[in-house]
Amino acid sequence: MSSDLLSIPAYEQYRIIHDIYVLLDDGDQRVLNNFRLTALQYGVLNLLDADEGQRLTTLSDQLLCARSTITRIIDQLERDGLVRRVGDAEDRRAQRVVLTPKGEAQRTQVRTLHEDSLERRLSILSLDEYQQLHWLLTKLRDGLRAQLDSDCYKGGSSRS
Amino acid sequence: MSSDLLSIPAYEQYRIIHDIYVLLDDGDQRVLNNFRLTALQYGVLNLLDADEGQRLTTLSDQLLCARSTITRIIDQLERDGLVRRVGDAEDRRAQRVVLTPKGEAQRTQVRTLHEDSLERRLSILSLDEYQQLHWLLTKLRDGLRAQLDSDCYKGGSSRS
DNA sequence: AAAGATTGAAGGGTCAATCTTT
DNA sequence: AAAGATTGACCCTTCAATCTTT
Repeated sequence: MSSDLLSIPAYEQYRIIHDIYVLLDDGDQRVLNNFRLTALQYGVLNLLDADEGQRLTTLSDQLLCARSTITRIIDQLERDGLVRRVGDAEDRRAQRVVLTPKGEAQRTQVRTLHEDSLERRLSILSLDEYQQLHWLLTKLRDGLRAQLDSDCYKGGSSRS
Repeated sequence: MSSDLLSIPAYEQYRIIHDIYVLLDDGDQRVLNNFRLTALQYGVLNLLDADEGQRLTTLSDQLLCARSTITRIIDQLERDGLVRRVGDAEDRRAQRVVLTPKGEAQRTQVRTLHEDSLERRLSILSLDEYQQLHWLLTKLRDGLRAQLDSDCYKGGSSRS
């Protein structure tokens, strides 16, 4: 598929995905600003649970950010009473993070507004197109994830 | 398309797009790190030209970032000898930014590596799927852009 | 030695205020 | 008054170094 005359340049494809992300992100920020939440803080809240705790390492892996970033985000969320650190009984190095009742309520409220906003924004596409897009994107995502550790880039990784 | 049983929740759709962006962005950073460039700096270089200058305002509009951010990015790029500020003859408030020969060479080199990297990463999809995706994403992007000024969000805009 | 987590220093980006020109 | 651009203060994120536990 690379050098076909009919093919779209990879750069243009990338540019579109990038534009969409920037546009969606801009809309997200408008929603999240009302709760004084950053995208990452919201991302953390969404991965958490009231019952089973998540390790900080797991969170940073899923959100592709540095370990120290998660530490500081949990610091803030804990200060705001939204989450709680619980020492892991089996491994005393690890901390498990759980949602407090307040955190759970907050997340539900934010998620509702966020989903409403998305529903409106994504209604650009028809149901058919929407489902097609979903299928294509899922395949792309899974493929990209599989590439993650294949080191197919120039130079080394930037993650700790 | 909203409350169909067959429909995919908007949040899940968003989550996938978000994941893809994070994955692509992570790959980009690995490429750009070799040149000590951030995504925004690269974005600016890509919008510039050796002949016709761009206003800083135009750049910040296209990249959806704050005016002051562009000012500082141009400061850095100018310090590195990649771009040059040229006072606008017709409007003495404005500055026009152009690529220096060094900047043009640098951009060509980065863009080549970036495109190669993208080519490899996006080869997950077949040509057919790739073209379909392109069509869907273009429609989505154009729609999102059209929404930009419709203020269909709770609360005010975050952009200056 | 390796993994989970945390801290200090530094860079990137934004907001609000300011200056100049229109 | 409004638009283009810049500066200072502040927040978010990352890197490198460190501590504890495995």
